[in-house]
Formats: sequence, structure tokens, C-alpha cells
Amino acid sequence: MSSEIPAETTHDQHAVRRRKLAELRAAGVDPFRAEFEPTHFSGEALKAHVEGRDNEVPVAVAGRLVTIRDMGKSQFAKVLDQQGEIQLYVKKDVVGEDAYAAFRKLDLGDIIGARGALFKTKTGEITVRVASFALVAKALRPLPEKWHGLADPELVYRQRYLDLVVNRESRRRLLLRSRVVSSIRRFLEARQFIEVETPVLQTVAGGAAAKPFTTHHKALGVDFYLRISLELHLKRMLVAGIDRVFEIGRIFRNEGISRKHNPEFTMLELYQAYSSHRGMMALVREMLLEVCREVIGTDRVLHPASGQTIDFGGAWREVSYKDLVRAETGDPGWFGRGKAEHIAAAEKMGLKVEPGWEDFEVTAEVFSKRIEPGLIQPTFVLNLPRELNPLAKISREDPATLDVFELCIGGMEIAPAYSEQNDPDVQREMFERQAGGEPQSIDHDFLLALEHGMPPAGGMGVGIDRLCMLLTGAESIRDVILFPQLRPAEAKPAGGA
RNA sequence: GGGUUGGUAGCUCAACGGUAGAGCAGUUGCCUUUUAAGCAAUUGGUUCUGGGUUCGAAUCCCAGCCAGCCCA
Repeated sequence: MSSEIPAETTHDQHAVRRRKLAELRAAGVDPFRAEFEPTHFSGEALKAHVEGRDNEVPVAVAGRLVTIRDMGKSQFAKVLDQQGEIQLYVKKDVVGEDAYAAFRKLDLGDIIGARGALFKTKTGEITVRVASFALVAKALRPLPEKWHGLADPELVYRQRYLDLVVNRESRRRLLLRSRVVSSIRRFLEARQFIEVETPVLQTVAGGAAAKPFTTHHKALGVDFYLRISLELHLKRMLVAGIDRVFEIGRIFRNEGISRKHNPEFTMLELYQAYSSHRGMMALVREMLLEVCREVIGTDRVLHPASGQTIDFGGAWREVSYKDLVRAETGDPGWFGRGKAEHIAAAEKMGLKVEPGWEDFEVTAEVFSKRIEPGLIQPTFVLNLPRELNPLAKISREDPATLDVFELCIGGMEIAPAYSEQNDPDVQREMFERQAGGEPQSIDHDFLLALEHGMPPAGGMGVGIDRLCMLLTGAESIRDVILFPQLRPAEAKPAGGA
């Protein structure tokens, strides 16, 4: 295919690079098979330099060539690896004429390895004085522009690998995510929680009210749903005697895509026997504070959309759902009124009320559209109406409400938690009431498990994506998901010249 | 699903009814401690797709595709 490239082509960067590759191959070099073993990541190499002892510490580093400054008989270049960038200094009379000429033929984006000793340039940058180098993978496509990076949001999402190569902020955000998850694991493991994995393919998609994705298993001849929650299987683990259990897993909801929603997202769910929603309040506060300190080194993080600084270290507000609704509607008698009055009031606030809604759904709409977005500082919303969740214990003091909280931070629901319903008869009744005309949506196997006895427990879910949004100041969930869902692009075969 | 904004060189962006440009990247030179290196020269376009209006369309109109934002 390289023979199809006119020798004089200089404008088509893909063709030029293919020609360079063909020349290398013709000279007996296969850059995709070169062997190179780095001794240091860039960050480690920078730390390995000893002040005042230039050219004494040998290192071998490897990564993608992201800048080249050609000075004639010497060059400065930077390679990028998972820890960041390190500068290389390539001097003609050090590497020799042939190697120097080969270095000049490299392209931005090529993956190379370099050996040499560390020194500090006169501007104070720790740099590898290159003694030898190897091209270990040729890049046939050019990198995006070095200063503005990749700005087109569509390309950022579709070609995230390029975004990560050129956009520092994206790297920071997506690397931070892995530290959030590992920090959560450490926190829970230190408290004797056991991590498990439960099925994604389920015959009943329970544990939440959401539209599921469906799929089909050929060998069994059975349709399955992708899970919409982790809850019902983790509770089976409580029945099994695993008293503190958690899962960090992907769940799938066949609903709209927005700044706060991706059809697949990551949830932490944890269950602690002999605890309650009150216990969960203490646990989640401790957990988020520790994650925050470990990952970003402070209790306070800017929330760009509101301009406020979220303070994880302060006292977290506790307020009842009813009080919030009464305050927002300016109507102390709100919960004494009927559906028609609620609808009229909601519409007056500019909210759209769907025809089929129950009364409690009208109020829930007021909460989610008018109240939740204003809860920027960590806020436990307590005493939610019992219609909102069939899996929580009904409050003894006020049987119209549940022993639950909804933790809101940054105007988003971050973590719901309950005192878990463990009475199989009440659970069955709640399921039946919620299922309405769809009895097939009841997980009878779960009810059977409950009849074997589940210890009283506190349980909680934490939206990992949203937590990462808070900690990174991201305004869209897409900014903390590596490959967010998009409509498939027109398939274009790569390659060729 | 509705509204709205956008889609122009590999990338980031101009051009607002009259010859499609710049910066970076590329190519060719010069330069042995640079920092978005510098200097000189230079290549590169199905203006998302398809229709329409017009003497003339990147630009105006219609439809479609993709994306962002707002709403549902």
C-alpha cells in the first residue's frame, strides 16, 4: 500500500508517516517489534535525580513523543507516560551521526524509549541526556494541536485516547477516578466489608424503579435484563451471613442521557447488618471525608456551577423532606392538601406534570426540580414519603415516611440509604403495591431469601460517577466516564493510505 | 422526543451573498541548554450530506446526519 503514496506528497500527514514506516521496513527495522524495557516512569525518573550530581543517575524511560524542539545539532523532546512528561536532550555528538539522523525522522506521537543519565538544564528542568533511543511504535496519525488540545466534544468522547494524550485536565480527572475507587475500597476493607460480584444478567430487574435493557441468552433460550441496581443480590448476601458486604459495579438504565445521566454508570452499594440509616449517615460522612482527603488532599472543593465551595469537613445538614417541600412551596399545609391542589401549585412553579402521576410524584417533582438543585453543601434529606421506596423500613414514629436518607451534594443525589426492610411479609406487600399490573416484576426468589431471615441492616448506594464529578469539578458526567455513550458514528475503515 | 447552538485544512479557529484564510502540525532549510523555542520558505479544502433560492452560496431556505446546551 505504501507504493500508492506519491513520493512527493507532503501535505497528507498520514501518507507521509506511512512512507516513513515503509522506509524503516525497507531498511530492515520493524518499529512495532522493537524491544525496550524502561527502568523508570517519568515521575520516578524526575525523583531519581540527585541535586548537584548531573549525569550520574542512569534511567531508561519510554512514552509518546509529544514535543520536539529542533535546535539543529541538538534537540529537546518530551515523552509522555502514565505519570506525566519528562524531557529528553538529544545531542548529535553524544548519540552519533546516524542515530541523530534517525531521531530527526521521528514524528510527534511516535512511541519511543530512551536511555541516558539525568541532568538539570540551565533553566532548571530535570532532563534525560540521551545516550541511545529506540522507536518502539510508529504513530501513523498526527496528534491534535499541542496548545489548544482536542476541543471538539465529539472527538473528545469518541477518541478519548487522544483527549488523554493532549488534555492535561482530562488525564487528571480520569486518573483521579481510579484513586477514588481504590480509596473507597481501602476504607471499606478497613471496616471488615467484603467485596462481592453479583450477576449483571437477571430475569427480574429489581432494586430500583428504572427501565431496564433487555438481552437474550441463546443456549438457555431466555431473555434477560441488565441489572438496574445491585440491591437484591447483596441483600441475599446478608441472608447468607456476610454481615458487611459491598459491590462496586456497573448498572444499566434504559433512560435518557444528560449531563447527570449515562445509560451505564457505576454504583457502590454496601450493606451492614445490625446497622441502620442512622449508622449509614455516620459511615458515608466518614467515607467521603476520607476519600476527599486522600484523593484531593483537602476537605473543601469548588463547585463551579454554583460558585460555592463544598465543605466536606463541616457539619452536614439534616433536614426532613417535608420541611424542604413546605419551605420551597411556601405552604405550611402542603401535605394536608390534595392532588389537584398540588398539581396546580406545581404548574404555577413552571413544572410540567404528567397526566398519569400519583400525588406523591407531583411532590417528588417539586423536590427534584426545585429543591435538590439548590442543595450544594452536604445535606441529609430525611423522612421521605413511604411511596418513594418499597425496600426501606417504614418509620415507627411516622408510618407515612421511611427510615431513609437521601444525601445531596452539589445539587445532585449522591447517596440514598435506608434501614433495610427485612420483614418478608411487609416486603411482599410493598412489592405487590408497587408492581401494580406487572406482577412479573416481583423478585420472588428474593422474597424467598427474606423468609429465611435477613438481619436488620443499613444499606447505601453511592453514585461513583457523580462523586467523581464533585471531586473534580466536572459539570458533565461524560467528563468522568472514559467512553460515554454516543450514537454510533458512521463506520469508516481505518488504515490504507 | 421538543427547543437552541454548532459542524470550514490532521487539530484550534477566521471568513456574516462576490477569489476560502491564520496559528499549530506537515514539508525544505538555518540554529548544540530549549520551554507554546526562534528565523526563512512552503504544501494542504467534497466548507457534514442532499435538495432549493440566486448571475453568484461556507454564508440564505428546506430536509437529513452527528454533537453540545436547555427542556421533557
